[in-house]
Amino acid sequence: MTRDTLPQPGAKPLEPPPEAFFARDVLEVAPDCLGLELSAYTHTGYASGRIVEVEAYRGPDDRAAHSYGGRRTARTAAMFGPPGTCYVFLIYGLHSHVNIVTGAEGAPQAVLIRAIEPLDGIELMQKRRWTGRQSPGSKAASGLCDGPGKLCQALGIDRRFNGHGLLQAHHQPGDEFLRLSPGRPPRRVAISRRIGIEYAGEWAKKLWRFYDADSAFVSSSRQRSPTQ
DNA sequence: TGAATGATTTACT
DNA sequence: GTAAATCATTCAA
Repeated sequence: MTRDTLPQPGAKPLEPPPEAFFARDVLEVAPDCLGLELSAYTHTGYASGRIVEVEAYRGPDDRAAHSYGGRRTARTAAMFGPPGTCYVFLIYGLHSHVNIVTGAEGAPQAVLIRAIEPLDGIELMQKRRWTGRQSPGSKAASGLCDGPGKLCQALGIDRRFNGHGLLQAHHQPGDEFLRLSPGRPPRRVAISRRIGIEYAGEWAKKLWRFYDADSAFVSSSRQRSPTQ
């Protein structure tokens, strides 16, 4: 797997999108996040991927959002932060999920990142995902990051990044940080219902999942809703 | 103080 | 196809 986008070796890292990009309504921002690159710099190494699947969570009205009803708790506080903030939470006691906060500060919206196409640090991601487990073998990059919990494990993302900014260009030496940067946009964007929120009634019928229709790295088809 | 549950993944039948 | 893993968070009492 080789990346077909910048940065080339020695190239200056591309600037993240401006905060205004994320200050729009989540339903506008979510599809525009497809193609952006998410990079994770941690003490155990650097890895990155191209975002190919997202979902919009639009509190306080959206019953599927953790911020439904304006509920502001220790967990959900990051959703109320400024656009470009990172919201990370633990689900099922096992898996981290990473979101990009959108809308004006105080509007509890976020874009859930559901799948990325691995770009840099693939060996590190494989090690994080499959050390102590059976590796899938030949199609090594497939199944690596095609789910919200999988990509967090591969990138080394957990709640220590909750509330951090995703748009900062400069960091202290030794800091761990996540960063967004421009990437190749999708040729076609597909939409569907969101996954795993059947409890949300009418809100579960919203077509608020967006993915790159031409990417082989979206999450597995068995989870896709019949409406695609 | 305790019970219920979840924006999932994995293994097993 | 079904079920186990596993625990922070939330809400009720």
